[in-house]
Amino acid sequence: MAIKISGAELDIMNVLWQSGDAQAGLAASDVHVRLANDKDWTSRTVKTLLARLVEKGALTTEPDGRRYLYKTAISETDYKTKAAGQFVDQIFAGRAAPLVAHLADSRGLSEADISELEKLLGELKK
Amino acid sequence: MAIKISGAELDIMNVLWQSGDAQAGLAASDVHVRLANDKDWTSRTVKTLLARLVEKGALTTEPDGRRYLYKTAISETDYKTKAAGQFVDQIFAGRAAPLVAHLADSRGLSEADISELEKLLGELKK
DNA sequence: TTTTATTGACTACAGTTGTAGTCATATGTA
DNA sequence: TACATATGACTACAACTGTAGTCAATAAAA
Repeated sequence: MAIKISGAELDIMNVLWQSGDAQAGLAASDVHVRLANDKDWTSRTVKTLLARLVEKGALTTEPDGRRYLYKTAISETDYKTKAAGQFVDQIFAGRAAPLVAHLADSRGLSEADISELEKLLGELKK
Repeated sequence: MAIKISGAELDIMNVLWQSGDAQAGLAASDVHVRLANDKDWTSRTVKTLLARLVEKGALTTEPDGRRYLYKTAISETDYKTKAAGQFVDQIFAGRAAPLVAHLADSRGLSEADISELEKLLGELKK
């Protein structure tokens, strides 16, 4: 089965996926800094999560002096596609429309979302 | 904060939400039977999950002879709306369109989904 | 060079989750 | 009536999670 990533771990993965400098990888302290706004974690917590992700095979490390640089080992798209599928299966019986309806209902969709969705639907109908 | 429902627990909730006879509630054995196709759980596992949901306040019980009938205590719509919001926040940075795009990409959307989404978008644009 | 801060390795620990087992009792069945 | 069965109450237990702490080595700073 695929790698299972927990909530806190996913926050870490998102940092690494989104950091454009991912070609080089980030050190634990870099990750910590980038999360500082959102998460009130100590650097040790960040390191524990990084270590767990390495153990699970979601990250790889390469030594950089006396520390490691962490890089993602799994594709963001693959992971998120799978996660989205599992989510709609379990919550919305596999249907996309009710999911979007719930979102639209509770929080509204942004202009960008609406136009992207229209474009997407246009393509799908061809 | 809201009640947290785990994956296995959610399978139970779905049975109860979807059972039209919910006005009376279902006994543990009824739930077990309705899950038999999907889940290879013993009746004890089902009962443990039911008990946890009662403890969490997601279900209520009323005695029916020497057993209980279980009924949902929280709204399906409320719960799923919240869950959808949390999911897109964590995985897709709050954006609905990328989520749908991923779904469309990996598994396609049904005709029903497409037409429902179109209708939904039509309404949103007004 | 002595102190301090950083880093990886290992350990901790309670709460949640998945997946039951045991026991006593009530009940239906032979 | 005597036994098999279903049921609730309570218990079990390892894996996973969130959230760190300790320790030893190293590097940077004073």
